[in-house]
Amino acid sequence: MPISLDADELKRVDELVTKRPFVKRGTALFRAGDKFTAVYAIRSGFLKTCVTSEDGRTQVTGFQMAGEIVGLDGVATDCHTCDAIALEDTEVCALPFERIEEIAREVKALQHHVHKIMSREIVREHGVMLLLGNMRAEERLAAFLLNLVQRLHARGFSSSDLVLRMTREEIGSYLGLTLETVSRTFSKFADDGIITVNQRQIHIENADALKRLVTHEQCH
Amino acid sequence: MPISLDADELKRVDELVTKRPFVKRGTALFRAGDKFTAVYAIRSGFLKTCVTSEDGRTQVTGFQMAGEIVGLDGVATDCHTCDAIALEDTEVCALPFERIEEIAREVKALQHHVHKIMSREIVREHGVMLLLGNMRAEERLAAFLLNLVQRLHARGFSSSDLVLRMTREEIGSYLGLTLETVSRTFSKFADDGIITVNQRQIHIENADALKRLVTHEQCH
DNA sequence: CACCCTCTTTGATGTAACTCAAGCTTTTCC
DNA sequence: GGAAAAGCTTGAGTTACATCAAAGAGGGTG
Repeated sequence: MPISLDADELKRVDELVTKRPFVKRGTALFRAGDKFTAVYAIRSGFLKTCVTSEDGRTQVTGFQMAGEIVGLDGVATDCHTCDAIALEDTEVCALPFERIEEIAREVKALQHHVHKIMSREIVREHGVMLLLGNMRAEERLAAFLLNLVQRLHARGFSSSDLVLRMTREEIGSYLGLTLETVSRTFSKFADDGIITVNQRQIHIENADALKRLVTHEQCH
Repeated sequence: MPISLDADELKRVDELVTKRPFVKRGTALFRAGDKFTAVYAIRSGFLKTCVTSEDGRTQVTGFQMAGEIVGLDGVATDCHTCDAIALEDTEVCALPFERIEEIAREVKALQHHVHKIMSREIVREHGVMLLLGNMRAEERLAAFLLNLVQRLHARGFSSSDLVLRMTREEIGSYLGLTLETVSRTFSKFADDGIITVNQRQIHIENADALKRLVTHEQCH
């Protein structure tokens, strides 16, 4: 919790962590339709969230790593509206939402923190909409890589090396592309010397080139 | 406010409405970069929200009508991250967010209501991501029309007639299409007898056909 | 009323990404 | 350890949508 609480307040937040479930790779932390009771703070591991439409289309809405929160979609209807699937063995803290609200009523800093987390998710999704609505394949993948590596770097990992926890198909679903296009675009970046690809190991050779892809060239 | 509050609580919510600004068509309620102080409840009129990337690409992230809330994106960073532009003369209530938080700490129902509104926005955006990532032009436009008419119907308007407040270009920006494709798709729907189009007046002849477009046919 | 401006429609052409297909690599699991 | 499954790459052909272009329709305003 990146907010300043005094010892007593911290203790109260801490005691609301009732369970610390372990989510095995490939299994669901929760699924669309599940009753919503808690949000989850990821302690370690990696998740994807995805929504599925009536007719079976599926869209990955995000990838979450340690320190991030999943499950806020459930507040609206008291049911989860997306699946949260572990992409590797993952530890989470279940934070019962009623308890959060209870404490937030007394601890101003926690209240505001909850609001910020939800707002940040809204803003993040605005960015994804911009990506899906405006960008071409190369730009999407470049933005995706930069975002991932930036979040990993903030957690103390390398800012040039990363291991993808998701398949090409999952990347494609997130970016609104097919897995073939994702694969081809990785190959293109590799040919251009921007990255080196070894299965799911990515080394970024030229971060500036990636950034230029995302921002500079409008179209060609 | 569609929640049950007692008279005293209602009074407190009411008094937080400090200003009731009037937003002229074509002008901004707020812009990206503006200091965030309040969220806004729309009393009448119609808004669009749009984000702009560094390199000038713009994406309409939503259309808002009476009874809806805009400005929640500002909580995350204390700055708005998108523009809110009136598509027709619009009246709003400014709801200072600090006051909301203050009262929410005391009024449990308001607290939960705020959380629901934010969560609902997250879920709505999941839907848009599904649309942008998975659907073809006809499906997108059909989903768009059905969503608009459903929200209008909930406000007592016809469920078969609607007047678009936005241009083809704005629809296209929202749906990740060009204005030409939007126009062509309207014409196609009209040819198929699904709707009749008269400039911005749309009459839905066959809502089922629209629904079938969105859900049933996966691809062809 | 005539002018301008914005919005819309429609056609012709181009292209980025999809689809289908095949072969290869890596992981999983009995 | 070996078979099967899952994941990845690459090529060839197709297509949905974008782009470019031009003309028509409203709708304010001097």
